[in-house]
Amino acid sequence: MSDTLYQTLTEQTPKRERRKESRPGELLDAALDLFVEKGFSATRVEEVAARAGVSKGTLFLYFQSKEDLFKAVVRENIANQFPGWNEEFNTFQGTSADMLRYALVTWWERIGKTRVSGITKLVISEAQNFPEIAHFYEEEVIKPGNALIRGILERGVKSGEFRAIDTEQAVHAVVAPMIFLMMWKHSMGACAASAHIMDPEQFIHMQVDLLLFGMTQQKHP
Amino acid sequence: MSDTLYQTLTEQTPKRERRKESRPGELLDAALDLFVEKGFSATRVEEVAARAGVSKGTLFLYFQSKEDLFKAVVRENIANQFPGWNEEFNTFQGTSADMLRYALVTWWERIGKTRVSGITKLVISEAQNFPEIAHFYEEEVIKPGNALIRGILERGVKSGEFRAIDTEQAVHAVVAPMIFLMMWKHSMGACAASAHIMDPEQFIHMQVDLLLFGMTQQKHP
DNA sequence: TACATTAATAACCCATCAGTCATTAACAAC
DNA sequence: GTTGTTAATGACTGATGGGTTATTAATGTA
Repeated sequence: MSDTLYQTLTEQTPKRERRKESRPGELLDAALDLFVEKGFSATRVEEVAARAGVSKGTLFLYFQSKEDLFKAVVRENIANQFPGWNEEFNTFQGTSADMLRYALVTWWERIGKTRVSGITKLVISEAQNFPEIAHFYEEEVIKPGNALIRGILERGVKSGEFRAIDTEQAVHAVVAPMIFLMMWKHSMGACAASAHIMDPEQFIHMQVDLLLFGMTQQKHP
Repeated sequence: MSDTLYQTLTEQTPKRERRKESRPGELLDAALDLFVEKGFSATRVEEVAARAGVSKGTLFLYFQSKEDLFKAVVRENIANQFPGWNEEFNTFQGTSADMLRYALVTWWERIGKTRVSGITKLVISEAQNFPEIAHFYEEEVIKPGNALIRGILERGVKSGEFRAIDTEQAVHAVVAPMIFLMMWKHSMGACAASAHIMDPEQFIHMQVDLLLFGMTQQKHP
């Protein structure tokens, strides 16, 4: 019985599969898992390759470097989404208060509660040691993201719904608790005893209530 | 001319100095610098030793391991301060709104704007990979810190100054922007082009205003 | 079946680093 | 001076990991 015939009878797949089309996607998926779990520096490219079912050499066939692999992960999972999100918010019908709440809730639905939030945490964690990644992330994620939130606030100020706050500064006030929440989920929240204490949805709604009405007012005056 | 006489004439200090008392402090100071600059994992103990003017072997004479060194840095710079801070807030005179603002402003003065804030950033960044450190930090820093803030909020609710918010949750709303600010300072703020955009003092006062009055109210109704 | 193309591999290179230990030298006591 | 104690050293170990390259094997074509 020849080797090839034996293979045909017992297993369909040969030891080496040539699947040029699907390798990049599988590598990106494995990389997202591991980057989120361990961070950029602590993730071993060989482990990414192994999880994708290929050897380390194959990974470097599709991505020039570890950093290049990471950028591809960011583009695939975040940066490419902004056109769709911008479209959605440009056509939003409703009050700006509703719009702000909707933005934070969907931010959590689409990013925060998925593994993708680990990317944000990773970048902020390791920006010091990888300035090139920090710069890339600022251009492709932070700036578009801030612009989206600023749009909501300006809409509310223009309509008279919000008082004449400095929207440039207020963007940070809106974004800060969301980023904190994503960071927490992937750091202390993942190992600390107090993990269960912070419920994300509850936290977000409290943030919106505070942003809109503060602590000293009745909620709907 | 004997060696010792020559030394006495040309340089006061011999090649090896025996200064058992001051080594730990000098090592802790050097370690704080480097941990803040590079993070826990990326900091090389040999570099810490070099900055303190000793060899790597000497460092391990005073600290059992890199992790032990880090814990000593945290205790020296943060954990040991809580008794004094608690005393200060237990005897505070004034409204709870003033007390909250004072707490955040002094938090920034004493921790945020100093290099110590880098420790908080570091722990949150690397908690995943070093669960023992995460647990240690939660017990010795986070729990005492949250308790201090919760005390302020409960004081305000009890006096009727604040509405009957869930103080356990509200603590997170107060703490989140401060932690975000410290993280930002030591990550994107340190390298990104948008570093100058976020002014810490301005950010904190806006946070307090939002916490107290929200965006929909005039500030002092 | 023979051959050309190229996807995939695995051994290899070179550099890094936490922690150890035998050796050395500073200092005090006499 | 001499000697005992111990603070300080630096060479060493053992393990690691990003990236390269010569080699191998899967697949299409004739």
